[in-house]
Amino acid sequence: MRKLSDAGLRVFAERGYHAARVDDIVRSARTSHGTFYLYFANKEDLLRALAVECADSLFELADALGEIEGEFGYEELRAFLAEFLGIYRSYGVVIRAWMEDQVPDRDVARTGVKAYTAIAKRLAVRLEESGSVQPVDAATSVSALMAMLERFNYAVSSRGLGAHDDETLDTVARLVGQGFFGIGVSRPA
Amino acid sequence: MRKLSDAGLRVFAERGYHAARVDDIVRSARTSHGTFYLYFANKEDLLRALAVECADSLFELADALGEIEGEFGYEELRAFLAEFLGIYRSYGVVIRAWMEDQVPDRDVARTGVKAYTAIAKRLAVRLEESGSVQPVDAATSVSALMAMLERFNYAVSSRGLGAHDDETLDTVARLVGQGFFGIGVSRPA
Amino acid sequence: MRKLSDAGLRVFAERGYHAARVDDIVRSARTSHGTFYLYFANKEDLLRALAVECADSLFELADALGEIEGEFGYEELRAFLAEFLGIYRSYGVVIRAWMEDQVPDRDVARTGVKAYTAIAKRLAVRLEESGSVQPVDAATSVSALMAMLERFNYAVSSRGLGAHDDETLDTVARLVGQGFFGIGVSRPA
Amino acid sequence: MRKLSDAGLRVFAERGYHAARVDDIVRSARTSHGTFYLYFANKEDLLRALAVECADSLFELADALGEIEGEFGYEELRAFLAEFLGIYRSYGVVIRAWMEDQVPDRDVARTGVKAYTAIAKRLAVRLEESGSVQPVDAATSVSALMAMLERFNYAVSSRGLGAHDDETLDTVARLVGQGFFGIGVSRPA
DNA sequence: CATGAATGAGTGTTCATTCAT
DNA sequence: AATGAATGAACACTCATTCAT
Repeated sequence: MRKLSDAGLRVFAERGYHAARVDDIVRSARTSHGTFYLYFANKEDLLRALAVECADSLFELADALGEIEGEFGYEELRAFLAEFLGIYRSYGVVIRAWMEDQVPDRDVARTGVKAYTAIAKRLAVRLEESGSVQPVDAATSVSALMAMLERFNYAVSSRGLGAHDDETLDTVARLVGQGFFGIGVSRPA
Repeated sequence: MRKLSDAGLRVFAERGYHAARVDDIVRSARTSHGTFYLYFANKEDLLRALAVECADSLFELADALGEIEGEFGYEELRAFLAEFLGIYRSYGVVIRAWMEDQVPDRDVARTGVKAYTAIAKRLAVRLEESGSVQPVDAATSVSALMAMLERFNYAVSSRGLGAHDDETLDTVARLVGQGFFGIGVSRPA
Repeated sequence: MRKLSDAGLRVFAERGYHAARVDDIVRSARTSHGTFYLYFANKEDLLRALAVECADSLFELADALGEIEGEFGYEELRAFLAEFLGIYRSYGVVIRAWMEDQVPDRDVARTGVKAYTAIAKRLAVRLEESGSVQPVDAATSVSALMAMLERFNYAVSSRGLGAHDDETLDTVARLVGQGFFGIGVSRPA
Repeated sequence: MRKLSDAGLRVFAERGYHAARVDDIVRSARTSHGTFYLYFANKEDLLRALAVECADSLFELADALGEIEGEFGYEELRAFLAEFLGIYRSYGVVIRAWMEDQVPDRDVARTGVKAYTAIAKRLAVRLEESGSVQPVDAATSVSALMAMLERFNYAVSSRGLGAHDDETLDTVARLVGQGFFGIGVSRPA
């Protein structure tokens, strides 16, 4: 039930997965404990469901990345980043929960890693095609890229800096392009 | 008491702060519940104590950064990174706990941010002096740098990749130097 | 919930407030720990609730005292005493707990004192109206009266002397009438 | 050790027997936990020791009551009351602890009751000798007398009314004399 | 004699989960 | 389908008591 998933996302984001009480979620969704357990086996199951939702979004993003025709330059990179950061904005808690060992469920972690890998691969392909990539080491640098995006995005959103405005997006895009892939991007005037 | 702090670090790292049971910590320290509460007011107090320890290490690192004479090039950057990643290796959980909203104590969070800021400032100064810096935007890029180091380091250590060997250190150093500060570093032969 | 209040009264009476275990209360009420904390914030809150119940009974008694028409002689005094001792029989522990400094909650103590004062005032009025009162000192003697009733009643009930039979009631009534208020009461033949 | 007994009396009086912590007593006596258990088997043993002290004082009072030559009138009653209330001031907690079922030790309770009975007997004898006694019922009224003194004294001391001044003593003396024993005492001018 | 760090059984409290309605 | 009162296992924390120094 959407009401509950949304409430879960809200409460997890506010308090963190472990500190979140089923009671908080249920109250936030204006429903009852009974209903919660009608749709989810338990609290962890809600996290799993949210993780799947998140993974789906990431897979979609990966597909979109593969379907772009023509050159993959600064604008495209920037558009991708905006997309990715948006997903992170919604599912940050879930991503962090599965990345860290807060949840014992191995399947959730695996799904997450798979989604991440899908994106990483597509991105690597795209950038290589564009001919401007000179990654220090593919695996390491893509990992570092994702890491930075995740953590940076968290910092930005938690500092209450609000939406990712153009300035921020540009900075990140240039950092990623120049630093990780050697795209000497000066923002097109 | 050292035994307990160490055990806390171990257990927090294994299970995460919230999932960690006082009983686990006590058992890991081969001591009793009573002893735990002799030295710490409660579980959160242990986190606070560890956070202070961590912050001290970071402040020391900041000072060391300020006292380096002469040029601040690749080797110095690499040494700094090794140092920083080492601290993160020990205090990762604590850093993440205070960075995320897992702990209600505002003082802990403030101390952590202060320590981070101290490092960030010194680093910015050092790199500017070295003349090779062309940061996209100082505040943003240093923030991103710290973010990346944190998250990347976490990824590396949690994947069980073990110690930070030379290869990894070099990759990171080059990424940081080239990407964030425009230092065109090719590893000195 | 009545089951829990009653069980609380029972267990507090048996073991005293401090020695009483929530587990005892819960078992005596044939319910669970969870249910206890569903209705009461904590052990002290149960005492508070019982104190309010007790205070209500005392206020009712005070009102009844004010509504008696006609003379207030031996029979009326005796009836009042029977009523008061009955309340004490049920809520003895609570009264003692709030009279002594066993409970940190100042509000509970204040409510109790207020209820006592209400009774004392009405009683003083009634007896003065009856014209036979020559109290040594109003404040002191009413205080002493209540004190005696409380403590005496406790002694009687804890010695297992069972219900307050006619003999006991008569003795107390005569003591109070003669000693405190100078009513030369010879038991009506 | 006197230091510890005194500290025990202080702390028991402040917090009540159950709420009193051995740590409080030890700190109040400026000594250590080890020393406490050198002189007392456990917390209850300290209460026992204090109860014996208290009983001794009461037995002494009983003896003094028996050794008074000549008449036992208002002044003698008043002197006795002052003595009794003084003992209660010091040992109130202990008396209450043994009177109520707060302590499982049956011996303590028995000693206390014995001491009380000793006083009650002597007092009854003295008053009967004085020829002015017409107790309603010996057993009941003496019990009520002790009860009242105890409880009243508590009320007086806990209300912060300070020492038992002449006024209070006179009021109590007249109440007891007139009410319990029919001594028509008007304070000697 | 004196100490106080260490102990662990015991207690209050929480919260995910169930089930009769 | 929906409810929410009831449950009890699990956890944080306390404090009387011990014992090596």
